[in-house]
Amino acid sequence: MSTNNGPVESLRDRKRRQTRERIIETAFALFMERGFDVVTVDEIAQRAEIGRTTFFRYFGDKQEVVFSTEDDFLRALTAAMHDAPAEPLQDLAQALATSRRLLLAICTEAARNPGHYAVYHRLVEQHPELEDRHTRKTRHYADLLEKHLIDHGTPPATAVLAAQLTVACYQAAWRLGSHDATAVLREANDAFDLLLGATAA
Amino acid sequence: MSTNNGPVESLRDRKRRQTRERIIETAFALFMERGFDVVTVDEIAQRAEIGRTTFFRYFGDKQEVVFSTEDDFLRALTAAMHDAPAEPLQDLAQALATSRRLLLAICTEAARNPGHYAVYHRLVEQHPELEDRHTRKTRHYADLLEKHLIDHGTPPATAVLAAQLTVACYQAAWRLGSHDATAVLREANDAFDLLLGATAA
DNA sequence: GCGTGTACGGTACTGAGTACCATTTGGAAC
DNA sequence: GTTCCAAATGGTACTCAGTACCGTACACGC
Repeated sequence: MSTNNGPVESLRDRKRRQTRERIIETAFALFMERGFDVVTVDEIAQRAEIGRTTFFRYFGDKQEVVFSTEDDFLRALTAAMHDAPAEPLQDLAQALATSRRLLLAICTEAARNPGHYAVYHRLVEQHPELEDRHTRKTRHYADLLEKHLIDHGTPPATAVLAAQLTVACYQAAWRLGSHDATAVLREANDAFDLLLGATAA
Repeated sequence: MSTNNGPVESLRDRKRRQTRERIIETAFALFMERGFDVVTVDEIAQRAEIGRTTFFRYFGDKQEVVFSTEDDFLRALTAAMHDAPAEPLQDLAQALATSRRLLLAICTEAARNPGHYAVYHRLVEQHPELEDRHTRKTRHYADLLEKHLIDHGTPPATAVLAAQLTVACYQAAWRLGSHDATAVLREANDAFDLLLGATAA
């Protein structure tokens, strides 16, 4: 996937990427070992062999390390949006069909790294403050979804609801398919079936 | 509503309630005036004429002041749950009908104090960290909803989805009916109509 | 090699939240 | 009213997250 990163990777870029990865690995190890809240930034910095200041140059705050894979998901989403067929998106059912496909693109991306997802899931469910931040991410996806729908002709009220319903399916899947990215993907599909099955009945 | 609070209100209880209210009023005034993040707890404590320590005795953290009306909503929800008719709750449509009624009970409670709601809405939408916490509240409601459904015979997967869909309708309403509690109540109703309308079609 | 900009580490600061202290004060029993 | 007790309070001191600033080292382009 990311074997071709721009022109060439300079020494500086490589070092930067390496320290970033070292921070992430160190932090995740410590968080899983002893819990997010009791691990201090100082500790992470020491073990990763960097200064405290440097940590905050790479990540805005302590929580941000946990959400470091965010960019991959956003890339997957925007790619899926770009590939989306230009179909009519007037009513709720049509809007849901599209946003379903977009959500599944994100889940599929998550399933590409099941180990990381499992750890992430565990951390988030054990720490309310991380769960808060996790739902902020989800809100952001909803915003992007909503915008995409509106840009393709969906009436605002319908688009807002469709985006939120999609998030609802994801949240349900998150609760039901814990720790396992593939299970979450399947549960999200089931949730949509259940939701749309009610539509068909 | 709350004219009969237990046996009798002692002097101690009255003083406690008064300081609590003084803290809330002071904090909201300062937050609205200058923004949540730049107001310090020291400042709130000084203006409310209490010690910094006392502030944290009344509220676990600075954010908690913003969500001080939480208890009223929870009371309204549990009351509505208790009053709910014992109807069959097997399929998604039935579960949604019930959770719709419960959600509207909460919104109605919120509409009883429109001024506060408007300020609350404004604060939350202007500060991501408060929005994080706001959705934590919403998650909590979803949990209660889900439990209620399961306790009344709804299959777990259906209950989880129904609870999340209800939250979705609320979130859509929150976005569409900004600042105005009555408008949010109406939008939540509309969202359910749209959702169930797709069901009927 | 030689400037230049970027990354880095260190110090010092503010503010949130916690732990512990002594003091005050309301309530109750006599 | 006095006495005793528990609850409420205010203050001090601490840890840690996050920010601002400064001097230094190093990769890069020439």
